[in-house]
Amino acid sequence: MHRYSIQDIVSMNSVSAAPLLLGWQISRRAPEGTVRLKIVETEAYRQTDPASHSFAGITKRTAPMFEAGGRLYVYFTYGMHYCVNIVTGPTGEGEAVLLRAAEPIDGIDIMKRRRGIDELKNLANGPGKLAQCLGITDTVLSGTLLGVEISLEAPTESVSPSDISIGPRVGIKKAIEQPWRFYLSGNPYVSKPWR
DNA sequence: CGTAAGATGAAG
DNA sequence: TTCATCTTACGG
Repeated sequence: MHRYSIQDIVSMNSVSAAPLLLGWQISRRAPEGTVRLKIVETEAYRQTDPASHSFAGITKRTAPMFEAGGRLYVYFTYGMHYCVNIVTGPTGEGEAVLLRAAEPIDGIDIMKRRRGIDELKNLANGPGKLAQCLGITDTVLSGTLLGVEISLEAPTESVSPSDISIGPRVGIKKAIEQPWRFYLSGNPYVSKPWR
């Protein structure tokens, strides 16, 4: 079975990249220690997609989505939450993969402290929660390259297509018919397993 | 300028 | 189901 490098994946369009990012680990070092989580749920957003921030074209906020794949796109929403995306595709295409949920691996005490809760399964089972676990409390990392503050590491065990469930995206009102949400079947850290 | 909506989360 | 909370984008 072929294994893709992270460069391979982020150069693809977001719909192709989103399922391939499942099982990858996202990490961040901090003075207090390193946190690491396994990505278990993703969603693809594309420029031609009415539900995407890039649909209206380049703005100050969405500019990173139009960069070459391999950067972060971080946005603020609902007056209180930050969400993390991996930008994909070539320069000029407004594409990104939203990281919706992850399984805590390392630095669990740090993440519990950042989240203010104790239950493992509620630590990062949602995009805002995932950002909190990574210590993201503003948008300064938006547009930065992977591998600087935030890094991705290859899956420790391979993910096969049969492990992946596909469905409609969460929390949007436009283009809900697009099956661009991907998650690991049966994984307890997925945000909304039933959809 | 004024304002409505939003890729959410937590509590009731 | 409701509400907290505020940036962004768009209309005037």
